[in-house]
Amino acid sequence: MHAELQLKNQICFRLYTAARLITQAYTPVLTALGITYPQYLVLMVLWEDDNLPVNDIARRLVLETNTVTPLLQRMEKQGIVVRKKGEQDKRQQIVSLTDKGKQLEEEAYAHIPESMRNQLSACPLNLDDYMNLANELDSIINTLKK
Amino acid sequence: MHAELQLKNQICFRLYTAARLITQAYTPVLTALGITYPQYLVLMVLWEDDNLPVNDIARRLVLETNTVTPLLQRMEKQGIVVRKKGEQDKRQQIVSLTDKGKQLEEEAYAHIPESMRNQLSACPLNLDDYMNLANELDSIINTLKK
DNA sequence: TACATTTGCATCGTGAACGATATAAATAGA
DNA sequence: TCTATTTATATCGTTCACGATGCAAATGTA
Repeated sequence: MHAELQLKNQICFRLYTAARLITQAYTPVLTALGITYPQYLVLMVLWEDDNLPVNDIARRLVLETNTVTPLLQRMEKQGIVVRKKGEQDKRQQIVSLTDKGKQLEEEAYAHIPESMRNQLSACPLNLDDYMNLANELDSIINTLKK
Repeated sequence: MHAELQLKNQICFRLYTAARLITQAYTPVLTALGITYPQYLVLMVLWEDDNLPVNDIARRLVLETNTVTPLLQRMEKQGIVVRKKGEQDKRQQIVSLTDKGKQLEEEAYAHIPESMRNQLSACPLNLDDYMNLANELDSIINTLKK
C-alpha cells in the first residue's frame, strides 16, 4: 500500500474530476445554444479577436491543430464560423464568425454566467479562494506548457 | 466585450487545460507501462480494494458505467484485469487484478512519483499550496457531484 | 536559382466521456 | 405469487484529445 499511489492523494485525479464536473455543469446551457464546451472556448477566442488562423486559435487554447481543425469543421457545418484560405499565406485557413456566431455572444452573456453562479452558489469558496485557485492552476499550466 | 466571457477569467478553462497538461505529463511513464491515464485510475482503485463490481469502480472515479465498462474491456483484453459474473448478484461483473495487474503496482511506484516530481520541480508551488489546491478542488467537486 | 527544411493544416486511428437506449436480474408492491 | 419498478451492466453514436503521418506553401541556405 503506497500512499503516493492512492487516489485520495492525487492532485491529477482531482483536476481531472473537477474539469469533467464543471464542464458537465456548462453542458445544459451550452446545449440550449447548440454548442459544446470546446466549441464555446473557440467562440470566446473569436469574440475577443475575430479572423484568426487555425494556429492562433490552437495556441490560445493550448491545443494542437489536429484537435482544432475537426472542431472548426463541425462549427462551420453548423454555420457558426467560416474558414477562408489566407491571402498572404495560402497555407493558412482564416477563421471568422458568421452573424450567427456573433449573436451567440449575447445569448451566452445572458445565460452562462448566471447559470454557473447558480450551480456554484453552494460552493464554500469565496472570491479570494477563486483567485488563489486561478493562480495555482496558472503555475501548473505554465510549468507544463512547453 | 464582456469580461465574464474572456478566457483569462475562466476557472473552467484553467481546470480543463491543467487537467490535460498534467495527464500529458503522465503519458510517457504510463506508456512505458502499457496503460493510459484512465486505466491507471482504475488500477489505483483495484490496488486499494480488489474484486470490485463495475459500479463501485465507477463511483470511486466519479464516472458512469458506460465509460468504465469499455475501459475494463480493453484492460481485460490486455490481461491486466479479469471480469467474472457475481455469485450472489448475477447482474454484477466482479473485476479483479491479474498477476500482471498486481505487478504493475510496483513498477508504477518505482517510476511514476519520481517522474511527476521531476516534471513539476520547476513549479513554484510548495506543499501548503498543493494542499490548499486539493481542498479547493474538493470543494468544487463536492458541490457539483450529485 | 535550386534544393532542403520548416510551417500550417488536414487526415487517420485509438481511447476516452457521455447521452440515450437496451437487457437481464433483482426487488417491491398489489 | 405476479407484475411493475429498479438496478447493474452493456451497446451505440457523437465529440473530443492526441500521436502519427501526409501534403502543399513558405522559408532558409548553398
